[in-house]
Amino acid sequence: MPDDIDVFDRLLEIALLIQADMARELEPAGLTAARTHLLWVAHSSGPSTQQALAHALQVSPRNVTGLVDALEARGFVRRSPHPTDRRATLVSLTEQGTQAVTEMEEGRRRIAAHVVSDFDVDRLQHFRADLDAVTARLHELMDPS
Amino acid sequence: MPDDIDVFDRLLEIALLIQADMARELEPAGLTAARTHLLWVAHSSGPSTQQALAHALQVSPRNVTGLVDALEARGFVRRSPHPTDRRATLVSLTEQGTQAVTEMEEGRRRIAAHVVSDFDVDRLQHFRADLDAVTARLHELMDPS
DNA sequence: TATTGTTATACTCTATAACTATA
DNA sequence: TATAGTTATAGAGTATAACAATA
Repeated sequence: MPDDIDVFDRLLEIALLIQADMARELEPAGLTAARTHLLWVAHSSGPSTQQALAHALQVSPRNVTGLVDALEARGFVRRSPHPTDRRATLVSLTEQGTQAVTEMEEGRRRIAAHVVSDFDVDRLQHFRADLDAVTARLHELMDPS
Repeated sequence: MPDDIDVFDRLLEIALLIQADMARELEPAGLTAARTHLLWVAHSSGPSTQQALAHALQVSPRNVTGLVDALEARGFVRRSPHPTDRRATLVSLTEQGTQAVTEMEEGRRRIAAHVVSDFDVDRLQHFRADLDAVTARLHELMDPS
């Protein structure tokens, strides 16, 4: 019987493949993983302060400044003044930004459907449960609270 | 029934958790993901030219120079002249480098055992098969040859 | 002429610290 | 006094292009 470590190897390989695939599709448009992550969060949360984005992304405020600069220069997001707090700026998606997110969602849906396309309903259900169990265990390891 | 995209979300979350966990353990020693990857490959392949490492890592030769510089400065690898080709240098692991790889292997084995610790033999076997199927499908997407 | 590794240059992600404007 | 965002500075990963030494 193989050692459990091969499960880790499989998961790690999948992780690398997923990230490589995502990078391949995004980079032509000037979108990198970090910028896409911010775009994704801003889309989910609606117009957000950079402070809020920094917190959501677990990243320094300075880092958010740079990412928003890049996304703004490429037309994916827009900065606007906060209506009540003149220190803050609100980051929201432009039409182009919203469209990019929509296309990425479609791409992910297409990938997801492809990778499990020959699983029957029962197998897919078990696979989901297994992944959830693994995720929970990984969270335990990261956050031993 | 949920959309298949949630499988992708689960896999992506696992990918991020694995990488976060690996980063957390390595960085104190001055090892980053990129340096660790090179260390891993050099360990598996034995003494290698930087050219060979660049090819194995799918990265530019210039990048390898920087990674080897950093690993050499921290005592994980050693450069030595190639016995027959005076243009090339051979990169090999020091005692400290070998020990670091050994410790990482133990860490990965521990994590792997933990994440599937409540799977019985049958479930684990199915899970492996599912991961292999997903990996194969992802390779198809990446490499439509 | 081709290849190995390096210097030169540039872009990106990331962080901390100091600073400005506002709360 | 504290907070939001920026400038300043720094380290790391990555790339291409030009160059030296060697094949």
